[in-house]
Amino acid sequence: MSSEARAYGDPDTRRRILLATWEAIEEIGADIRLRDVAERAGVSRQAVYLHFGDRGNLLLALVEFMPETLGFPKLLAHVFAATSGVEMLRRAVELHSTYNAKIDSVARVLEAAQYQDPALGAAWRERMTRSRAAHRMIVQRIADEGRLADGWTVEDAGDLFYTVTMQTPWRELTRELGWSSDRYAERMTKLLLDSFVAESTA
Amino acid sequence: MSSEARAYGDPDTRRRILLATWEAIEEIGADIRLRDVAERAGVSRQAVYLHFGDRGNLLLALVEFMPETLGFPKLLAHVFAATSGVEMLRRAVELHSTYNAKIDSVARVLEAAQYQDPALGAAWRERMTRSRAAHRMIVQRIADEGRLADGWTVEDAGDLFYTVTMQTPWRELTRELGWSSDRYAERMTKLLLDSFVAESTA
DNA sequence: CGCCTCACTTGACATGGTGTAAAGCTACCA
DNA sequence: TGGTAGCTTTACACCATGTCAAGTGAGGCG
Repeated sequence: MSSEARAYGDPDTRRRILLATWEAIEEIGADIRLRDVAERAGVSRQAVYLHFGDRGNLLLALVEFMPETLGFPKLLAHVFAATSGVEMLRRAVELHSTYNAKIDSVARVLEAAQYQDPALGAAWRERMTRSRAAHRMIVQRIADEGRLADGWTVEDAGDLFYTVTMQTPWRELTRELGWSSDRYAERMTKLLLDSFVAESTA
Repeated sequence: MSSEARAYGDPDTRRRILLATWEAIEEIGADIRLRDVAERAGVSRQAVYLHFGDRGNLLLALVEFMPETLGFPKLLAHVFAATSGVEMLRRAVELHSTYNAKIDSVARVLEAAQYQDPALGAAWRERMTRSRAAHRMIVQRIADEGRLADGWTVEDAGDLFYTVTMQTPWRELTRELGWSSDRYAERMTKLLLDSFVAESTA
């Protein structure tokens, strides 16, 4: 489902187009024209179509490209390298507080486009599914350590953890209400730990 | 900012167009054509333009129309009629769990369009600002009753309450992860009360 | 050296939704 | 009888998407 039949062209050009798309979205927003992308990449509009087929596929490629470029796997590994479930949760929220900021412009576009382009929607959903699983693993770890508070199942707490740390609440708090990254991380962590962890050390 | 210079046409036709728009969005999604709306309303495509000017204004009108139609003021009044802050919070989350379901399709479209149409964005923001204020008032009430847990300010807890109960987390939990309304209300309430309320009676 | 192919560019064009313009039609009202 | 409000019908300009076909230019190969 990820790297399907490396289709066409110079990988370097492909990369330049993806970077240009990213840039264009950051500057212009959701209504970028492929002309804008092409101009920024220094290629013709048709080159974009030769590489990606259509707009949907371009955004689709961006879904893979961004985490790679931002070194997401390493950042995630740091979360899972923590020595306790509680510390994993702390690190996960911290990761959200910085990573969400980097992908926000693009995430906006993708969130909007997912319902119009089925392939894009599927890719976005897959990303969400992985994220959900990661959050649940952290809660599982807390439970394994005997620290999950009475009244919570791993599934319920995991799903809540996953959803309240989604892009939209983060965006509202930091972009619209002016919360800093640190404030977001600290307050959100407190909310979750207060409820999830028995005899909280928050 | 709300009812500006009742411009044109039969209010009943206007209403039919709005209902048709709503319907069309529920069935088709974000990429409704104004032709679809007109057909459903039983009017010509131009009638839509005569009444609303353009697509953005049509959606703008829908932002006002939906809460009116759904009797939102009354529902909100019930929340504020509660005898304690904690009970207000409970009722507010319950309200989210049912009301969000009714407006979800349209909310999706509006969320996406707010960044493209400035007027629409402003209207949406205003709606969010009022929502934030209402959530804060509830936390204020809890604080006034001396029940706000140490470590929380009214502002921080209010903003978190407001953001974690937004449409997107609700949508993910109920639409994608299959949570029922009751489960949403109960679990979300627990999360918030566990953290916000001293000597929780959750 | 000539040839071929890959990775593009250039220019033209069909498609489809948005928004505007203009003329006509009809019911109601004075 | 005339006028006006509230539409309909038809036509059209605009613009982004996506497709098509022909051309160009650099590298590799025999």
